[in-house]
Amino acid sequence: MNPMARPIVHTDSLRHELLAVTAELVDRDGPARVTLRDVAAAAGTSTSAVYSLFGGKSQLLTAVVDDGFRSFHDSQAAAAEEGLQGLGVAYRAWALEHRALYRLMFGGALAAYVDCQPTPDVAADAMVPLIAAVAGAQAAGRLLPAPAEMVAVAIWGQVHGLVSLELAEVGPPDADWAAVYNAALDAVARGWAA
Amino acid sequence: MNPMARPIVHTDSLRHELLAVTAELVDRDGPARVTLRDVAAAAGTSTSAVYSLFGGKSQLLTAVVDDGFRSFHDSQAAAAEEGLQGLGVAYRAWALEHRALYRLMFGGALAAYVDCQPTPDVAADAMVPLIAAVAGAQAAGRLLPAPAEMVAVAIWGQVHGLVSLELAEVGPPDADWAAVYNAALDAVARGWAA
DNA sequence: CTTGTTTCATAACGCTGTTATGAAACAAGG
DNA sequence: CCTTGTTTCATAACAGCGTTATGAAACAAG
Repeated sequence: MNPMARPIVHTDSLRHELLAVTAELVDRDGPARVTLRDVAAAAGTSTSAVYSLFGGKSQLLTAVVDDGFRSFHDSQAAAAEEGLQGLGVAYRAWALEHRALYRLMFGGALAAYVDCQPTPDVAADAMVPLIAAVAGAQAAGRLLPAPAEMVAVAIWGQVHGLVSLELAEVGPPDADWAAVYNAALDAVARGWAA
Repeated sequence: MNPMARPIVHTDSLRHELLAVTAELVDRDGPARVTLRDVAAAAGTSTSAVYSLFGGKSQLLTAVVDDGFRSFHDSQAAAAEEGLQGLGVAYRAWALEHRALYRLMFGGALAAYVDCQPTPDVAADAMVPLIAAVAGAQAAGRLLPAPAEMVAVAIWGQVHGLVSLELAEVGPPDADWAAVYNAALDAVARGWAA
């Protein structure tokens, strides 16, 4: 029959362990300083685990990013009932809590590093709460009646840019980013108001 | 005395050649695929040149990024007389012409790769045309009278985010980015109008 | 206990940035 | 004209990376 050979250690739970460890190392040291040897050591296994469970470093990072998008989506969904302004506030809060991960997700740092992109469906899902909020505000007559998806992408871009600039530490080093962000959120709201 | 020893080849002109070659390779293959050996070979020299002229790979990339900021500043300055909308159009045009470089400059990809940041003064200079345009529009009573620098940072962030999302290829893959961008520029203008 | 099979930690490989080394290239002095 | 001295930089060596190949470890069956 099928001799069971030696017991399996590269299990699904190790997979999750590797994801968690990698996300932690990315957020602590930045993606550049994360090596497979460190990840494996921190998870108490060897580098082969990454290859048997993910396929390689780029797939591991992609999985981490996809998890990031899911966490981000949940954060957005939780803030959905607070309206567009609430989504904006939650957006920045999540980004500041996961700075390196956010850059990995949106900053193109991943694509710059290795040849991989976030899974399109997962990334698109993260936008759903915003699109829904836009559509809702349009139905209530409070927002310009342009295509909801287009308005959502534009608003997302505007908000993303503010957060991205803050994280990249480009611009005046003494800037009061919270104040800038709030003023910008108001301006975005005015800009798209019906 | 001072025996002149063998003639110097690591000159300032080779420095510029290395900068040009690196910028070209970055824009063609992305930062991940640029190696010092390739850069040196393309410039007809050896890797030592990078170390004697720049200090290492991170300083070379920093110099390329600083050059990028200067080029970007010039592009903005040239569009300054066309007003805020002109600056916005020029912004996206420059970014699309220098995709990889733009990501290196603003996307945090550089910080993710190696431990270096763009020279603060050079990056701040790139914002000067926008700040001037904001101040001008405020003086003419066409813009909200908030602190010019804050308004400029907010607008910059909004515009940057749109371009950044487009470059990162996050969001709907069939999006008409030009249309989104134009609509967003109008919304930004409305949002900050007096 | 031996055999057979599967699993995965270890070691080896090619490539990277970086550093060390020594040959190359000339000016000066015999 | 050749030796010597000095400077410069291409080459080779090194440590570390992601990845791949290998063979010992761990068990079921005979």
